[in-house]
Amino acid sequence: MHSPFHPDYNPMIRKMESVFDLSDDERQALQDLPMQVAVIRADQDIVREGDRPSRSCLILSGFACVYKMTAQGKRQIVSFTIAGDIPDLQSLHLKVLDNSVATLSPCRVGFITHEDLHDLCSRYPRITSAFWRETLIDAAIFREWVMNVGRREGVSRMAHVLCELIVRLKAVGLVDDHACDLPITQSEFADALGFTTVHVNRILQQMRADNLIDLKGDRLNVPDWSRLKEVGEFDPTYLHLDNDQAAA
Amino acid sequence: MHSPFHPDYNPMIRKMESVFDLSDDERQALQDLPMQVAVIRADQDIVREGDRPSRSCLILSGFACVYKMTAQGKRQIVSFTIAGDIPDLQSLHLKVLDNSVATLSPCRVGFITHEDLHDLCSRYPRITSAFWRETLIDAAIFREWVMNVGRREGVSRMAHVLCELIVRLKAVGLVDDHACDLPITQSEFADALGFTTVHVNRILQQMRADNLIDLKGDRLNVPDWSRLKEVGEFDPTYLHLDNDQAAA
DNA sequence: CGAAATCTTGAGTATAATCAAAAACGGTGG
DNA sequence: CCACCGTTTTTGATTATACTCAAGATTTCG
Repeated sequence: MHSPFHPDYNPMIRKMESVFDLSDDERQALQDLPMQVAVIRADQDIVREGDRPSRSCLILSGFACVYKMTAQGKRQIVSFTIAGDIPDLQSLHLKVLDNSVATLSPCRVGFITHEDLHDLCSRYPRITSAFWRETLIDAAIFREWVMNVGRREGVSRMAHVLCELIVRLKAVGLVDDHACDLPITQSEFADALGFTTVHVNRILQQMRADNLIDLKGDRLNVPDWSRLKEVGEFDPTYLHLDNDQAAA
Repeated sequence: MHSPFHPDYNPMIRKMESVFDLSDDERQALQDLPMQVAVIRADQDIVREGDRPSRSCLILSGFACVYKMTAQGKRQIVSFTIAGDIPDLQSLHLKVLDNSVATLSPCRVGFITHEDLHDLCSRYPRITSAFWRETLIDAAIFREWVMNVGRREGVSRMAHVLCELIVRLKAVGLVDDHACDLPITQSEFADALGFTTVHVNRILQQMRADNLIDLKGDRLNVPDWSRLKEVGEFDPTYLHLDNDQAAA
């Protein structure tokens, strides 16, 4: 579609086009952006807290996460990242990384130098805006997570994160009929929700018993989407998807 | 200092200059930015979740906060904002606000139209970068708060937020010798930390008993800064202050 | 001085953590 | 195809952190 060479070459461009009307020039410039592609196996750090990277990473496929560690060695995942996301885009303007990014499943990752990104931004102000906007949505997700972890408990907290994942995955075409791949372990959910693995396990059992979710292995199915949204108090406004096909 | 008319007219410019070398043109353009100034009393919403604002607000003096409400009516404060901050700068690129901003103390607030901000950015790309950077630091603070609320408990969680406040206040010159004004109630701390008011009260008593803080009324004094940092596991990297005078 | 807001206290309860071990699963190699 | 290994999930019992409810003390401010 967007690249003459590879049908779904660049999910970032697709994401941008769902909000923005790119001119031919702008689209071409994005497609011409040099990118070093690597395949990275599961559970590997892509970048680490303290790094001073000279490039950013675009997730082309697979699941990754942004996380931080407390001084006591506890991990907190602060967001999940999926195809089309650039989890360390902030390093374009903040020299030192204050978080790490790790794969959760095998990932295809495209590395783009800051130099090339800066060139692109200086030539196309609307692309600057689009990138800026992406980082603002990341911030909105962090805000929502603060509330989720601070003010929701057990089942509700888990339901909310699942709702977010489904809506975001749907926006990039990775959900079929309320079912999707979800290669996230209970221990990883625990690190995202501020729980222990044991507690996540008990929450999931309860949700299965209530027929809220059908989660087995890497596969999630949602039998009753509106009930899951209700339990998770989920309102997708904060994802700023604009084309509301995904928010339904 | 920065304005010929009013000695500390615009703390935003001071903040920017602590990181960036502004040209005379750029500084002048910032000073000429039209701004409607209002004085707002304590505990008032400045903007509300769901608003579609056509301007952003610069906190000139006083304390405010960014907050969200759960469907069940619980409040979560996701960050404190102080002089020099523009807590809703994201509305420049995200049409609908996904959070509210409220005063905690009486505040002087400057409203700047998005039109003027867009003009400024289109004429001065480096100012675009500076604003973008500000929003990226906001995001870094949200990330840190997710970790704080998700993975630290009691005294440690409270200590961390106090450390952040002190370092940020010091960066804008509002700390004298590890003491500062802090017009934040225990109930507001509770909403920021994901605790109840009662629990915050007990935490503060414990911290006072341990001589970690001297907090009475609106005044905070820190007898032993390095111990408070240690208890709160505080590392200021995520604030990206760059001129590290404040981080000491 | 008096009313409202804020802070404090106590007792009982709930949610989630901890620790330890067993069961189930998924992939690998013989 | 099956046995084996490491990972992930599950279970049970106990403990800890934080919540709830309710009331009383103190502070703030008009």
